[in-house]
Order: sequence, then C-alpha cells, then structure tokens
Amino acid sequence: MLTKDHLHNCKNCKKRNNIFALLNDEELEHVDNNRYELTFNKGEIIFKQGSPLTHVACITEGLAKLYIEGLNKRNLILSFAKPVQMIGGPGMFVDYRHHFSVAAVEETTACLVDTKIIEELIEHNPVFACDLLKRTNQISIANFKKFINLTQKQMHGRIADAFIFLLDEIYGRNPFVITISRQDIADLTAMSKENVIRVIKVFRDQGLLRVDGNVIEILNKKELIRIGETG
Amino acid sequence: MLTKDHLHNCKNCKKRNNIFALLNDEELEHVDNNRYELTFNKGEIIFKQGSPLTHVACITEGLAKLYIEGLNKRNLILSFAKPVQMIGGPGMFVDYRHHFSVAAVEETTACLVDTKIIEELIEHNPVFACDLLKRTNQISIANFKKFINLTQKQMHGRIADAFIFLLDEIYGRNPFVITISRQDIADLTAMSKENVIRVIKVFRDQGLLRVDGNVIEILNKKELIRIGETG
DNA sequence: CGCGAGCTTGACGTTGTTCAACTAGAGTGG
DNA sequence: CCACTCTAGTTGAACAACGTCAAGCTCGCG
Repeated sequence: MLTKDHLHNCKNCKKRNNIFALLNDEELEHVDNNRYELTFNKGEIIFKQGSPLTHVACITEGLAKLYIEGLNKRNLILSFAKPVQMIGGPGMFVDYRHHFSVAAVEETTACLVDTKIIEELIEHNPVFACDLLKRTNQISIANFKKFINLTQKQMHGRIADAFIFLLDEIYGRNPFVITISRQDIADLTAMSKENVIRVIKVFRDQGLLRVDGNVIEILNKKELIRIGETG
Repeated sequence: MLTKDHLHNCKNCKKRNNIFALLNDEELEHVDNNRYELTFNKGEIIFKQGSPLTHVACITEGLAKLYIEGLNKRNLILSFAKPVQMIGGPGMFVDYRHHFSVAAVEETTACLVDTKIIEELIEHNPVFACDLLKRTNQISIANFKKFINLTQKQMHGRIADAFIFLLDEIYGRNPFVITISRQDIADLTAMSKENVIRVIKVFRDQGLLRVDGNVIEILNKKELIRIGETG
C-alpha cells in the first residue's frame, strides 16, 4: 500500500518532523523523491530487530512501540513513537541493522525515508547533523533515566512512572483510553503482567486511579509522582 | 596540575583517539591550543553529574568509571574508559550538563578539550561529525545490550558477563589484577555487593574462577560465556 | 599495636516470578 | 441466535530471587 496522494510533498506537509525545517527546498525535494508513505495495521511490524537498516521512519498517524527482543521471548519497550516523531536506527554508520523492533500499537502510518538520503544530509548540512546529534543525545539521556527506573525502583514506582508517562507523553488527556495492553505495560516496566495488574489494583484501591477496562483516569497525579520519585 | 610537556602536541600524540586522525593539521592545532592535560588520583572525580559540561575528556593513562548517581546513594556504572577512549557528554547540544559522573579508578591522566572546539569541528568537518554519530550510535547499541542484561538476566548471568567484560575489554590478560572494588562490580551489575561476593564464591567453588584477593583468573571462559548467554 | 575500610558470611524478610485456574469479551461458523 | 474458540485480563498460592542487617574478618597503614 504505497501512496503519495495523502500528503502532496514534504514541503507542505503538516505532519513533518521539525528536523526537516532545517532543510532548503532542494534538500526537501530530494527527501520527497525518496520516501514511501504507508499504513500499518495494529500489531504489524514496521521494523524488525536484526533486519537490514535501509530507512528511517517518520510517524504521521497512530502509535508505535520501540522494543528490544530479549531473552526467552521477553521484550523490553524502549519508548513509543507518535505522530511527527522520527525513528532513526542506531545502526546507522555502524552495522546497518535494526537494533530494536518497531510495531504499530494502533493503526499507524509512517513515511519511510532512505537512510542514504539522511546520510547525505548529515554530510552536507551541518545544522541538520547537529540537530540529529542533539536528538541522539536526548535519547541517551532518557535512557539513563530508564536505567535508574528499571534497576533502582521497585514495582510501585515503575508503574507510577509508567502511568504518568502515558498521561503526559502519550495520550495527553485525562481520562484516557489505553491502546496498549497490560503485557505492553509489563514490557515497559520490566515486570510480569500479573504484577502489573496487581499493582494497578493496589493503586485503584488507594484511590489513585480509576480503571474501567481500558479507560484510565489518574485521580491523584501528585501522589503517583511522589511514588515514582521515591521508588 | 596542568601541563602540556608530557605530549608535545596533538599531531604527534601516540595516545590520541582515532577520531583525531580525521582532522587536518590546522584543526589539530586548534584542538592542541585548547586542551589541558591533567592527572587524577585514584578515586577523584573527573566529571560530576549535574555540573556544567564544558569539556570532553580523552583518557591517556589509567582507568575511569562512568556512572549514574541514582536513588538513595546507589550508583549504576555505565561503562569504563581506558587510554585512548574519549568521554563526550550527551549534554552536548542539549542542556550542557553532565548526565553521569566520571571518576578515576586508578591514577588516570586525561586531556580535556573544550566542547566548543568539538562543536566547531562537527560543523565544519562532516567526516568528523559522522564519526561522532557513529560512536554515539555504538554507545546506544551497547546500552540496549545492558538493558537486557540488567532486566532479563539474573545474578549469575550478570556476574558471568561482568567477568568476561573485565577480561576482554578492560584488563586484557589472564590472570588479571582487578583495580575496581566489589562495590564497583555491584554497581556495574545492579546488585548488592554481598550478592556479588556470594556469586563469585559459587563460581570459585565450581572451578570457573580462581580468586585470590584482587587477583582473578578465568579458568573456564566458555562456561562463563554460556552462563552469561542463558541468563 | 590499634584503627578503619573493604571484604565475607549467615540469617532473615521482602520483592517479584511462575504456575494454574478462572473470567470476560470479541470474533467465527453452524 | 447460539455454542465454540481464542485472546486478554484477573486472581491466588507456592516458590525463587534478591536485598538487608548484623556480625566478624583481613589487611594495609599510621
């Protein structure tokens, strides 16, 4: 399902990532000529860990999860990508492979841009290169926080963090309908799905959350933040 | 303790990082004019987490640990840096702060290069920029592996990994004298120092290691690798 | 000789996983 | 319209993994 009808071109695109604002018309057109826009159904794989890295993805619609396929079929969700976010592989300049998988959590459309184009831009447009380095660094910093979360907090703190994250970074309103599964929350917090459910139950009983199936309402954000901070 | 006597200049330096081979004479001289070489005693802080990021460090002698200061005075060691490795902060282009601390594990000497110089190089030398992106990506990939290690392996697997790492990446010979403490191994593997000691004892009793104070000999590397792989 | 820091050990309690069973809801075919 | 099935969610109980606490040890150093 390839189409360029939906968005006429990168120059006028309302859903393009900020980084493309750093390009001149000629460069933008070059990107435009080397992209594919396509839509993935819920659950479908966008990038598969281990496969060749040939394109970066820019999410224009929906929600995708970025996750490492670890030991014994266990996954670890690194982050999510929603519209306007770009997913660039760390395999660039290294081994040109994907080091994590990306899958659509909801129906998701993405523009795929050839990595060669990105590399050309890096080489010829220093501002673009700096911005990319900035983004890479921001991801590194976020990963440091994640390291501490996963290794030094216990379950309650990790789940509290997760719900604050889902509210502030993903769904952006309260109450919200979660489109990710309990297993996804487990993969995000590195715990078993059974314990995810148990901790949610505790929070619900304490009046911190209202949970009705997939509808979640954060009732006491401050307390959740406190739990997340103290571990 | 500032000196430039030890190494006459960057151009002839035998201990410079490969990345500087990508610079021309003029650029190298620019670096040379904006660096300080200094020596840190064992235990001394080279960079402090949270402090302003003004320089990157190139280790020319000794061994340093890079660690996040987490919750309740607990640290997490991200990696080590030994001679010829460069330590560049992820705060560059972001908030210009250090996001981890760096401390000398042994007496360590380092060249400190102003981040402004590095940024100028990135902007004017695309090959340098690409190489830096490559390094950043390699670190990201290593961090993914660390995520899986810390969240999906249990203590025996993590300790086995740690000793293989110390042998292959840090000390490079067998037997070797560890200059890091048990607490450091604990911070590296995200476990308590008591359990580090207990697992080492098990490995010793199983004939995988010989341990005499700080002298370690890997007796059965294959089995340790197997334990590390299976978790 | 005594002191202090790092190392070691055992006992104990807590945290978190696993396993098995059960439930609810969404699709599917007769 | 009703079984049937499949998946996600839920619960409880048993168990394993891991951290904490307290005590004792070793060794270098003043």
